[in-house]
Amino acid sequence: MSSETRAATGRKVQAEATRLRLLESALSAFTARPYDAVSMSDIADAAGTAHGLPFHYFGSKRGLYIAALQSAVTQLLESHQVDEIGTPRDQIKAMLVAHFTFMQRHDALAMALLRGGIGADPEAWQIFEDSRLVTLRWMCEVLGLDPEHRALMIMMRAMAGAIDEATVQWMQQNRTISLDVLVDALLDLLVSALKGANRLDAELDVADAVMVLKEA
Amino acid sequence: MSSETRAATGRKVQAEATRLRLLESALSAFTARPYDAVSMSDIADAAGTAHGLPFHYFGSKRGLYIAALQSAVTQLLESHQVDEIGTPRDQIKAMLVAHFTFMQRHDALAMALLRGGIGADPEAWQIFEDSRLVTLRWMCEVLGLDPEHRALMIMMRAMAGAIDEATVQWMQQNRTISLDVLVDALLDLLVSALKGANRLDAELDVADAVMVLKEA
Amino acid sequence: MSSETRAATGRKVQAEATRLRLLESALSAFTARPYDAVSMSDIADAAGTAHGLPFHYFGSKRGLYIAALQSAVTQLLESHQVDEIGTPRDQIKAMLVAHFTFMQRHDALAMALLRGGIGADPEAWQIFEDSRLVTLRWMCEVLGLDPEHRALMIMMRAMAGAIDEATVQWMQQNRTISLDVLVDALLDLLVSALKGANRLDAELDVADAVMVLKEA
Amino acid sequence: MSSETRAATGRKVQAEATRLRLLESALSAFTARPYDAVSMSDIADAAGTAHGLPFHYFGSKRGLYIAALQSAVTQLLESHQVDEIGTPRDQIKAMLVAHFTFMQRHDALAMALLRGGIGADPEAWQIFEDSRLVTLRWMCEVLGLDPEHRALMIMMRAMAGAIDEATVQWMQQNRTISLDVLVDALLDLLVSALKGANRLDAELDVADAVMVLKEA
DNA sequence: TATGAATGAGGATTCATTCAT
DNA sequence: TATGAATGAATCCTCATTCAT
Repeated sequence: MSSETRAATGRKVQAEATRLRLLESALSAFTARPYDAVSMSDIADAAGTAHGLPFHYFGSKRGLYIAALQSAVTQLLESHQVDEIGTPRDQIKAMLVAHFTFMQRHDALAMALLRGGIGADPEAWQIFEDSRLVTLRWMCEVLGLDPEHRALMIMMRAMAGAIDEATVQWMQQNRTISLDVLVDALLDLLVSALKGANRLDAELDVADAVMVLKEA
Repeated sequence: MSSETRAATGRKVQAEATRLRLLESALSAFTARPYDAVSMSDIADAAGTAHGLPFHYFGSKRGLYIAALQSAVTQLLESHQVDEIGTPRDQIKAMLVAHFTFMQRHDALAMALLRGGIGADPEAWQIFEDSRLVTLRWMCEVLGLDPEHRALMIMMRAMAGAIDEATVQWMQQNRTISLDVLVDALLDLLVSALKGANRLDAELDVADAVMVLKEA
Repeated sequence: MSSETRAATGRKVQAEATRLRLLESALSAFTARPYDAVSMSDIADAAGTAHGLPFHYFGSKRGLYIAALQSAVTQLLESHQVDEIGTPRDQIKAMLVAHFTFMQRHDALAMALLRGGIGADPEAWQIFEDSRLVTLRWMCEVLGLDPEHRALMIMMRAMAGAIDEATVQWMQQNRTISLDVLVDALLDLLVSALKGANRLDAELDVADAVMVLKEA
Repeated sequence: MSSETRAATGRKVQAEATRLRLLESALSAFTARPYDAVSMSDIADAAGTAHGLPFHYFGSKRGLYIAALQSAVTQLLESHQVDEIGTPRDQIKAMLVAHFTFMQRHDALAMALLRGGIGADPEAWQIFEDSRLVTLRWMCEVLGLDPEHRALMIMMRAMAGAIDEATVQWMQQNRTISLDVLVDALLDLLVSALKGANRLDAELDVADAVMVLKEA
C-alpha cells in the first residue's frame, strides 16, 4: 500500500469518524429536546466541528434529523436479534427482554421513541412505525400467523402499545419489578390479545399460536 | 337595563366569542402541526383577529398552547362521563365506547393526543398524562382496586397503551371492525392485565375485579 | 373627526412614510450595487428601521427589489409626459429632452437602468422592457405608425438602443454637448431608422411619418 | 523522449484540457445566471472536477469570472476579423455580418453580453466596454476618422447601441428578417449618425466617410 | 377590547476559501 | 495536478412580543 493510499484512507477514516460524531450529537440533542429547540450550531458545537459541517454531510437540518432517527431505529432493531433456537415462546421472550434491556440502556432515546417525541413530522413517524411493524411481523412469523390479517393486526398493535407503556412505567419505577415476571405477564397478555383477535374474526385460527405461547 | 349596560354586556359576549375562536384556531393549528411550526399570526389569521390579540387574552404563545391543550383534554374527560348505573363492566364498557366515539368525532385532535404529537414539552405532556391518570383511577375505583399499587399501575398503564393503539388502528381501518366486539376484546385484555398484576405481586387481590369483569 | 380616527390616520400616515423611506433606501442601494451585494440590513439601516420591517412591508428581498424597480420605472415614465400640443416632431423632441433631463437628475438610477445593471433577473428585466415598450409605442402613435409591425419594431428598438447609449455618453461628457442639437441629431437618426424599416419591408409606409419629422 | 517526459507532457495536456473545461463551465454558468447566483461548486461539478480545483487554476471566484469574460470577449473580437480587401463599406458590412452570425451562434453568451447581464461590476464592465471600443476604433480607422473626437464618439456609441438592440431583436425574431438588408439599413443609419456628428461639431469633416459608405 | 406597526433576537443555509493528503 | 473535508463569515427570513393608538 503506497503512502498516498494510506494517507487518503486515513482521511476517509477521519471523515467517517466526524460524520459519526455528528450523528451521535444529533441523536442526543433530538432525544433531549424537540426538533425546533435544537439548533444546528448546538449539534456542531457538541461534535466539535464548524457550523457548516453538518450541512456538508447531511444537507439540511432535516436530513440530519432523519439520518439520526434512522440510526437509532436501526440500533433498536439490531438489539432485537435473538437466537433462532428454542420454542416460539422462548424466542419472543428473549426478544422482549432484549428490548427492555436496550431501552434501559438508552433511556433518553427510549423515552423519545416510546413517546413519539422524536417524531413530530410524518416522515419521522413513518420511520418509527416501520420499525414497529418489523417487530410485529417477526412475532407473527414466529407464531405462524399472517401479519396482514386486519383483526390480528389491531390486536397486535394494541399489544405493541401495551409493551411500550409497560416499558416506560418499568423504567420510571427503576426496575423494581422483576423483568422476567413482567415479560411473562406480557406474554399472557399476548395470549389474550390473540384470543381477542379470534373474537373479532372467527375465521382467524389462533389455536396453534396460543398453544406454543403457553408456559411449559 | 340601560343601553350602556346592554352595550357593555354585548361587548363582553363578543369578547368571549373572540376568545373562543382563538382557542379553537389554536387547537386546530397545534393538532395539525408541531408547536414551533405554528405561528401566532397563523392562529390570529385563522380566527380573523389582529396579531396582537392572542397576547391580550393568553399572554404568550405558550399560554395559548397550554390553554388549548387543557380545553381539549377537558372535552375528552367530559366525554367519558357515563351513567353510574349498571355493573362495573357495563360502566367501563360504556366509557370505552364513549372514548372511541369521541376520538372518531375529532380525529385530528385524536391523532395528536394519542401520538403525543401535541405534547412536545414536559408541561404539556403532564396535562395529557393527568387526564390518562384520571381515567385509570376511575377504572380502579369502579373495580374496587387501589390505584396507587405499583404492580397494578404498570399493568393498567399497559392497558392504556393498548387502548390508545387500538383506537388509532380502529380509526385507520375506518371502523370496519365492530366497536362492540372490539371493546369486549379489550375488556378480556383487561382481565389478563389484572391477572398479570397479581403475578407481579401475589399480595394484590384481583379476584373480585376479575369476577365483575366477566361477561354475563 | 374623532380623536381616535385622527390618531389612527396619523399612524397610517406614519406607516406610509416609513414604507416610502424603505423604498427609497432600497432604490438607492440597488442602483449603487448589484442585487446580491445589497443586504436587507443595509436598506433597513439606511431607512432607520429595524431589520425585520422591510419584510413586514415587502415580504422578501425580492419583493422589495421589484417594488423599488417598479417605482423607479414609474417615475421615469411620468417624466416623459409632455403637452399634447405642437407637431409630432415637437412632442417627441420634448419627450426626449425630458428623458435626458430626468436621467441627468438621477444619475445613479440612470446608469443602472440604462446598463441593465439593475435587472439581473428576468422579471426585473421585463419591468424595464415594458417601460421601454410604452415609450416606443407612444412614439409610434404620435407618428401614426403601427407599433406591432416587425420591421418597424426592430428599427425602433435600434433607435432606443441609440438613445440609451447617447444618454450615457452625454452624461459622461458632462453635457458639454448641447442637448438641443443632440436631440435634433437623434431625430434625424430616427428618420433614417424609419427609412430603414421601409427598406426591410417595402409595404410599410413611412412617408407621412418622415414628413412630419422634418424640421420646419 | 523518455517515458517520464512523455508522461509529464501528457499530464500537461491533460491539465490544460481541465483548465479549459473549467473556463467553459464558468462561461456557461455566468451567462446563464448572475454572478452571485453561480457557485464555484456549480462550476466544478459541471466541469467534473473537485471543488478545490478552480481555485488552483484561477485563484478566486473573481479570477475565474474575469478569465471567463476575457475569453468570451476575445472570441467575439476574433470573429470580427475580416479580409482587408474591398471598400470600407464592404469591410464594415462584412464585420457586421460576422458579428450577427457570431451572436446567433452563441445566443446565451450574446444575450448576456448585449444586455450587460454578465457585467455586474466595474472591472467586468470595463472589459466589455474595451471590446466595444476596439470595434468602434476599427470602424473609425477604416473610415479615416479620428476616434478621439467627442462629437463623433457620442454618435458612434449611439450606433453601437443601435446595433446591439438590433441584434437582440433580430435574434428574438428568429432571423425572419434578411440579415443582408438589415445590415444595409444599419449602414444607412451610420451615415445619418456621421452627419449628426457633423451637426454637433461643424468642424468635424465627415464628407469622405459618408461618400465611401454610399452603396455602389 | 382591538389593531397592526415596529422591534430584534435567533437560526438555517450557502459558499468562497484553505489545506492536508 | 487533484481531491474533498473542514471552516466560518454572511445574510435572509421568521416570529414572539411590545405598544401607541
